Amino acid sequence: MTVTTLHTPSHREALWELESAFDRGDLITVFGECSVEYEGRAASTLGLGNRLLVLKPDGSALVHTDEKRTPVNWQPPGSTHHAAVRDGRLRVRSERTSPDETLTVRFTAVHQLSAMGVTGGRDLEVTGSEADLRRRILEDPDLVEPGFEPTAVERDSAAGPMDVFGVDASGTAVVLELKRRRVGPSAVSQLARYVDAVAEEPDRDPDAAVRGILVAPSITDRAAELLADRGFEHVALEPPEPETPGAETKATDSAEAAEPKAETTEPEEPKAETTEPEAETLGTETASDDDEPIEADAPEPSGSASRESQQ
Amino acid sequence: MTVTTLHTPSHREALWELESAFDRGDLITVFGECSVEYEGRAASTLGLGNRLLVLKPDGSALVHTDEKRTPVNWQPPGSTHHAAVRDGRLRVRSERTSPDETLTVRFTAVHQLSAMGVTGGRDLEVTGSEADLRRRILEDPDLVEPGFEPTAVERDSAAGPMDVFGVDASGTAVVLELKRRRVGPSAVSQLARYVDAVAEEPDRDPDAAVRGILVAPSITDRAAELLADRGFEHVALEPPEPETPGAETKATDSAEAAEPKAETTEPEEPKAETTEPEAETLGTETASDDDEPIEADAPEPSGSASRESQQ
DNA sequence: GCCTAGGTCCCGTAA
DNA sequence: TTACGGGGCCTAGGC
Repeated sequence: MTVTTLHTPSHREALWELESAFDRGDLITVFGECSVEYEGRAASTLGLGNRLLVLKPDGSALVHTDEKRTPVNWQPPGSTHHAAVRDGRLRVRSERTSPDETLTVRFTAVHQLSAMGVTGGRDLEVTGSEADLRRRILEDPDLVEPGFEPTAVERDSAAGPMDVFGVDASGTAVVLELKRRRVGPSAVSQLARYVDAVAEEPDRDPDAAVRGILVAPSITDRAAELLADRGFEHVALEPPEPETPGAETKATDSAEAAEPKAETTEPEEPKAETTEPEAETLGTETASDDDEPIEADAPEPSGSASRESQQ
Repeated sequence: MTVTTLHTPSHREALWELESAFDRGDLITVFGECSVEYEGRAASTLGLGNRLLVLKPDGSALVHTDEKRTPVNWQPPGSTHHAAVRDGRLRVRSERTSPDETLTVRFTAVHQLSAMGVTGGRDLEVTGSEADLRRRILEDPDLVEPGFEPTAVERDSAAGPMDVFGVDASGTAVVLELKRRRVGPSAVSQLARYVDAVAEEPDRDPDAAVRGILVAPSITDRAAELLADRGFEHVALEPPEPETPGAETKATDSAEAAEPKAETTEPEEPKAETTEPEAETLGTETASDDDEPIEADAPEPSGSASRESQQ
C-alpha cells in the first residue's frame, strides 16, 4: 500500500504532490491553516484556522474542524478538484455544475499532506432499515392487525407511492406508512396525503372508507393527536432485531402493541408474499455468539487506551 | 503546529500514539486496512478494505472509503474512543449512550497514523438560508402580496410552529410556509397541517377562512396539484444572495458589513409597520468585486493541477 | 432529555 | 435529468 506524506511542504511541493495524487486517483488529506469559501445553493465563508481537508478520487471534498460529524464545508461527488498557488497561498478548489457550486480552500500553511491509494471494499451490509420492517410485515401481516392483507408495496397514488397498501378483514382499504423509528407530525401528514389521494381516486366508491395506519416503534404526543384527528391509527412495531439476538433483548415497546396477537398463525396467504410463514423468526442467527468473545473474554494482554469526550 | 505521524507502525506503536493523542485532544487520522462493525439504532458490517478513520476530540468518529461525501460508518459527537490490540489487530472502538451505539474498527494493517492539534476557527458564516428568506419577507411583506402583514414568526399551533403568520389586506388569516429551495408534496402537507390547526382553533370563527401560502423558489408539478386541491397558493421567492443576479456579485464580507442592517433585529412586532421599507434593496452590494480578482486576473505563475472526476 | 423542523442535507431508485 | 422519500440522517433551538 502506497502512502505518500509531506511534512510542512512548501506550497510548490504540496502543489506538485497534489498534481500527481490527482493523476493516481488517490485519496488525499491536507492538514493546515486555511480559510474556506463556498458558493452555490447557498454561500459561506470560514476564517483562518487549522482544518483537515479530504479530497476523494470521486470528486468529493470535505473540510473538517475538530468538532462535529458533519464537515464544516464540502463538495459532493462528481466535483472536479483543482490546485494552484495564488497570492502566496496554496489554493484547492472543487467545482461542479448543476447546480453550479464552488468550494475554495486557501492554505496559508500546510502542516501535512498525504496521498493514499484506496481500493474497493464498500460493500456495507445494514440491518434495521424500513425495508426490514416492511419485510417483517409482509411475512406476517397479522402483526399489523388480524386479517390484514397486503396487496401491494410502493403502490402509486396521486400523492406519491405508498409503503404498503392492502385490505383489512372487512375488505376496507388500508394504507400503511412505515417508519423505522419514532416519528412526529410529518409522518402523520405523509400518511394523510396518501389516504386522501386514495379516497379521491375516481374508480372508488366515494362512500367507501380508507383507513390509515402508521406503523412505527412509537410516536410523539402531537403526532398521536393529529393521528386521532384524522381517525388514523398507530401500530407499534419496529424493524427486527438490530440488537444481537443473544442478549440485550429490547422488546420493551412490545407492551405498547398490547393487543394479544392471537398467535401468529398461517398468514392469510398474502398474495404478494408466499414465502414460508415460519420465516417469522427472520432475525435468528445460527450459532450466534456474543459481541466479541475473543476480545471480551481476554484480559488486557497488550495495553489499552481510552479517552473521554470533553464536550 | 504539532503533527505526529507514524508510517506503517506496529499495532503497539499505533496504540501508544493513539493513547497520547487522545490525551492531547488531537484530531487523529488512521489510514489502513480494516473491517468495521456498527450496532445501535441499526446494525452494519463492512468487510476488509483500506479506509480512512478520523477521530475527533469531541468524540466524533468517521470511516471514509474512496467514495461519497457521507462516511460509510461513523459515530456522532459525544462518543468515547477506545483503542486496544486484540487478536493481533488494532481495534478502535467508539461508544456512546442514549442511544447505545458502538462502532468498532479493526485494523489488520495500519499504513499511516497522524495526530494533529486543531484549534478553533469554527465560525462559519452562511447566507441563503430559510432564515434569510424570512428576513427578506419581513423587511418587505409586499413581496408575498400587496397588503400582507406578518404578525408573528414561529407562532405555535396544535400542529407545530409556523414559519410566518399574518393577515392579508382584507384581514383574513394567512399562514406562510417558507422553503429555501424547490419543494415537493411534503411541503404542501406541512402547510396544510398548520392551516388546518389554525382553522380549528377554538377562539376562531369557524366560518372565517385561513389562507395558506407556500413561499419557495419553485414547486414540483405534484406539489402544485396538491396545493390547488387544498386551495393554497404558491409565491415564487428565494433567499437573497446565493444566486448571482447580475454579474457574479458575491457578497464579500466587506459588503455585508457595509450593509446598513441598522436595527434589522427581527421586527418581532411588525404591527407598527409604519417605517418606510427602504430596506427593500437589501440585496444591493456596494462596490462589488468579481470572485477573485487577484487570482483570476493573474496568469498561471506557478503551475496548476487538476483532475477530472471519474465516476 | 424530548420535540420540531431545517439542511449547500446526502443518497438510492424510478420514471 | 427530475422527483420523491429514506436516513444509524445531523444539527440547532425550545422547553
